[in-house]
Parts: sequence; structure tokens; C-alpha cells
Amino acid sequence: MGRRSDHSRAELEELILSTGSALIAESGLGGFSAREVARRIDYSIGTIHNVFGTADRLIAAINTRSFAAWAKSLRERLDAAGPDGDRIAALVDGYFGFAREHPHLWTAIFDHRLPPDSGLTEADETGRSLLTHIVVEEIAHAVGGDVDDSLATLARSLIATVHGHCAFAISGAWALMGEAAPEAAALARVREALAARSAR
Amino acid sequence: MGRRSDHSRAELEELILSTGSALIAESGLGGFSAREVARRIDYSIGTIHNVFGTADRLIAAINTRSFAAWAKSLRERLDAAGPDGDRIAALVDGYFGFAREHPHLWTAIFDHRLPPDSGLTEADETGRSLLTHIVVEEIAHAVGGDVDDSLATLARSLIATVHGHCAFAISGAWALMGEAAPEAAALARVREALAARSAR
DNA sequence: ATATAAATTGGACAATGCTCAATTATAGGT
DNA sequence: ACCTATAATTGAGCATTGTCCAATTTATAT
Repeated sequence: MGRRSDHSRAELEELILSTGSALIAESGLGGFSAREVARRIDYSIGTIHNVFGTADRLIAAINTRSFAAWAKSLRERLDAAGPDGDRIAALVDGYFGFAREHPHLWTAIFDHRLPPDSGLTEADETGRSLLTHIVVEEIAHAVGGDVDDSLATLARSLIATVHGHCAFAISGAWALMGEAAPEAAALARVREALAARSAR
Repeated sequence: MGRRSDHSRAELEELILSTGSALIAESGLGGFSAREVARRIDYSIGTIHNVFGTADRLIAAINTRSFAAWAKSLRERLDAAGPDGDRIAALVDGYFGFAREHPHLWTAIFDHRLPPDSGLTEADETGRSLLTHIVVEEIAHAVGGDVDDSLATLARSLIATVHGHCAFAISGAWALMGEAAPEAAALARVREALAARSAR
């Protein structure tokens, strides 16, 4: 069994998070179990609760971690597109990309619900808002405007648009509906919205 | 305890479904329990499994039921709009309406996942496709075209668009992001897409 | 009435999340 | 070096869940 000399508190947190993330990645949120995480890292179930308090809070932390990885990969695709590339396509592809590469992690983000009383940690909140910020700034750049309220509203609406397409694509909701190119459809909707805004 | 003389098989199915639906409506998918349903209808846990086989299949059946109610309310709003009314707005409002009135039931539809091996029943599949059919026909009517592949693709894309907005609105994802009018944004995106199609 | 078929029960099992007294390890002071 | 206080870690215990299935109860047909 694990002893405190083996891992510092920070290391232990990291160990639990990465193991939990791997578990969700391979079994989905439904297959997650705090006890299974404990088994895999060879610590007792009590330790998990000492560090994260609750299985729900652990899952929330794992999801925040997923968010960070998602934002990172999104940023990388934007950088790869370059200043004169098709950055809108990169944005949409970045959204879909992480979901396609890590469907269970991506799905867990949106399937998990905290119990009614408790909300997200401050750290969780800020960690998750990064992705939105990237998109808002990118949309501002695309339409050549400042980041005012109406632009932020548009950006969020575009995120929602892409999200809806991605959610159906990943869940397989329309795998049998014969939808061949959900990402292309999402991109088309985004371009139409941006064109409409520019033509205003 | 329940006896077979109290309820026919069909009545029993209905009793379990409506009780389960009520349970999800008040406690969410996370608060659902087959045993709690059994307690509420005063039958044993074994009976639930005799009728529905598995808790997951019961939840799937409850969700199909929700789908039916959703489609019904959507149809009613379309009828209320009349032939010359704003039927596109009615469509979007119908999507949001059910979600707003029954957030837990609506959320359960998209949160629930069947175990990897088993899929939906034939009955579940057809029951759920109704909503899509309504939208496809309505979009065909709006753009004045036949129901060909490209139109069906557009319709599904619009459903995805509205879905994304609705999902964020109901989950409270952007309640704290200061998003005031998710439904209005969804409607705007749909109108832009339809306008782009008409201008083709 | 009796026999056959079907529905219903509920105890048993494995698994889960969470709690908390007991145990064990670390660090600090003398 | 020893002792002490502080902190980390354990794991048995409890309530709860889904699923199974042998035994029981009920309905129906003969």
C-alpha cells in the first residue's frame, strides 16, 4: 500500500487524477469507480476521499483536466493554421478533434452532474473558461471587431452550434440517421453566421 | 404487494413507466433507482426486472416516452402557430419548451447511455425518430423544396444547432456566463442558415 | 378439482460511495 | 537519541444499488 513517503500530496493528487482520467478514457463515465482508482494506484479507498472529498468532486477535477487538454489541442491547431490560414476551420476542427480522439473524456465532461447543492470549485470554473476565451478572441479577430457583449454572445452561440453537431456525432445519435459529415455541417453553419454578421 | 389481478401486463408496464418517469422528473437521472420505482408502485424489485429486463432498458423506455411527449408538444405548438404563423419560431420554441418544462426528463434523454453491447429496441428507435421527421417536413415546407438528402441533412444540422443552445441553457453552463437569451440566439442561427439556403 | 403454465416474490450476491475510529508515519523539540 | 504531537493512511462497517433465480403464489385450462 502507498505510504506518504512514496508521494507528496501534490504527486498523490496528480496520480489520482491521471489514473481516474485513464479509467474514464477507457470505460466511460459509467464505468468510473473511485474504488477502482484506489485499486490501480494501490492506495486505500479512504485516501481518495481524503484528497478529493467525494467521487463527484474527483470526476469534476478530472473533467477540468480534460478541459485543459482540450484547450491546449485547440490552441495548437490554431497555431498550426498560422495567421493567414483558415482559423475558423481550425476552431471547429479543434472542437471536434479532442472529442474524436477522446470520446469518453469528452462525453464525461457534459454527462457529469454535480449534486444539486454543491457547485464547481473556483479552480474548476477558471480552468474551464479558457476554451471559451480562446474562441471569443478568435471570433473577434475573424469579424475584425472588439470584444464587446454582442460579440461574446455570438461567440458563445457559435460554440453552442458546434457543440450540438459534435454531441450528436460522438453519441452516435445520427450514425444511423445517415449523417455523413457533421463537422462539415457545423462549419457551414458557423460560416453562415459570420457572413450574416459581416453583412450587417 | 401487487397482484396480477390488480394490473394486466400492459397496465403494469404503464404503471412502471409513468412512475419511473415521475421519479426522473423530480430527481433527475442520477436519482433514479429501479428499487425506488418498485417501492412506489408496491411491487417487488423482481417484477421490474421481469417486465423490463434491466434498469437501463427501463430508462431507455422512459426516455422514449419523453420523446413522444416532446414530439406531441412540438406538434401542438406548430398547430397553434397556424399555416401562416412563424412556424420556424414555433419549431425552436417547441424544442426549448419541453426542455424548460421538464428539464430532468429532457436531460435524461441525452445523458443516458446504454451498455456498450446492447442497443435500442426497434420500438424505441421508431418512437424517437418522430421528432426528427416533424422537423424535416417543416424545414422542407419552409424552404419550399422536396425532402431530398440535402434537405434532410440541413434539417438535422438545424436540430443540432438548436440542441447545442438548448443543452447549454438547461445545464446552466452559461447561466453564469451571462447569456441572457439562448433561444433567441438559436433562432437567429436557424434563420441565417435558412436564408443562406434560399439565397443559393 | 386438479394440473399446467405463468407471474411474483424476496433473499442472496457483488459492487458502489462514504464515514470514522484506529493505526502508522513524519517532523520537531529537548 | 528519545519522545511527542501532528498529520496521513487505512480498512471495516453501513446503506444502497442492480441483477439473478429458486421458491412461492396465482390464474387458467382441462
